Amino acid sequence: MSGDTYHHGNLRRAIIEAAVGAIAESGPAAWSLRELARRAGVSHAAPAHHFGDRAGVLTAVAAEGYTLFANALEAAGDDLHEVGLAYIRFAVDHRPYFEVIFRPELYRPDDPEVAAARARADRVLTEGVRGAAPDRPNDDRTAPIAAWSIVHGFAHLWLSGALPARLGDDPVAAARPVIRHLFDR
Amino acid sequence: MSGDTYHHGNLRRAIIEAAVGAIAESGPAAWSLRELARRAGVSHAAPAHHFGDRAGVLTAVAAEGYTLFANALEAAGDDLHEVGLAYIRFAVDHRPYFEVIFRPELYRPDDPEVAAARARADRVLTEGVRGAAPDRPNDDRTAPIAAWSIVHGFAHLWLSGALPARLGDDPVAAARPVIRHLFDR
DNA sequence: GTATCGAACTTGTCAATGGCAAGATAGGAT
DNA sequence: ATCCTATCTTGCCATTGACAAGTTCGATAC
Repeated sequence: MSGDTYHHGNLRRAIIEAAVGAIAESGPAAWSLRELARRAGVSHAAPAHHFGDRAGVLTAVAAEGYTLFANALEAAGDDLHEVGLAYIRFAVDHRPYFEVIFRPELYRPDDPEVAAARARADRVLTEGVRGAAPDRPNDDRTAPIAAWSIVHGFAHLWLSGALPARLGDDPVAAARPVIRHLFDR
Repeated sequence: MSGDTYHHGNLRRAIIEAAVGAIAESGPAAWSLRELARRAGVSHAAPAHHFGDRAGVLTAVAAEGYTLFANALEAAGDDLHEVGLAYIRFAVDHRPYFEVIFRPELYRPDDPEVAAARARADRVLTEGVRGAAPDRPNDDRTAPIAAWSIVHGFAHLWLSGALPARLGDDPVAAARPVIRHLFDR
């Protein structure tokens, strides 16, 4: 064991998990550092030691979120539909992470860990989807953007509750016929 | 004149404009009621009289935002491309409003004025785009959702700075070839 | 085994904030 | 001239983010 069992055990991890939980409950803004400290059972200033300030906590959440996101996208394989559905599945299953990573004003986007994980995700989204529009010239680089846009838009609209209720309660199933409009012809 | 020129003149309006300005500068969360009061040159508790609390201010912003949004969409006519481009144009030109209305956890979505304006916008987005997929059955109601998703996704990604810089600095021009993937065949 | 070191955490403090209560002001109705 | 009511102010309190200074305790050296 390295420094795993200190005063608290693993406070850094506990704070991140408390933050993710709080964000899941009421969004990326409706929590306080002191609340995270209370959830972790430590003093009100303990989080500052590990993260500095609020943005520090959110930077850690963004770094972890982008890593999980990149993993999920890479694991989806080469099929564009599958990547798109994985995108939406991640947004729904890991909502707090998804909500944070696309709001860079909340954290420090220049953080090395964040930037690296984001680059991984970007690669899948802007390059990894060759064959997006098989009947179009391969150098049409707007096709990946179109695919990214439609799945991102669906996911974000779904999470915000803007979509009509008739779509049911399974976002991935609901998204399938929607994103099919883009590529299956 | 009704109650237009009271102590302040039109504090309600001034507070809303101050809020929109503050949101434009640093997002829907990075401002305080007291800052709005200072901007309007009134005491720290004046906003509470008109709006109750923070959510009250944001509810007023959402109501005004949804109204402007519905106006913009309705004014775009029947052509689907034009509606889509108007959507993106609104998101960019009225960013603070756009950022608020799709974050219902920030305000009171049940507010009558908000609900009415939102219904107007929803009508254009989920019904008003007949002919979306001319070669598909008219009862395919996922087509409007696809159109909504792609323009919403593009707009949101653009605003969050997630899209590659090579797309240039004119979001409407950049969006044109992207959303063309969906309908022009 | 004990002295030292440094990271992990606590305690104390301050200005700023949201929200509430009570008071002051002034325009409009009678 | 008087009352009435919406508008706005003053005063207050619990909470918060951030910082400074102090304390605990595991690890390392000898």
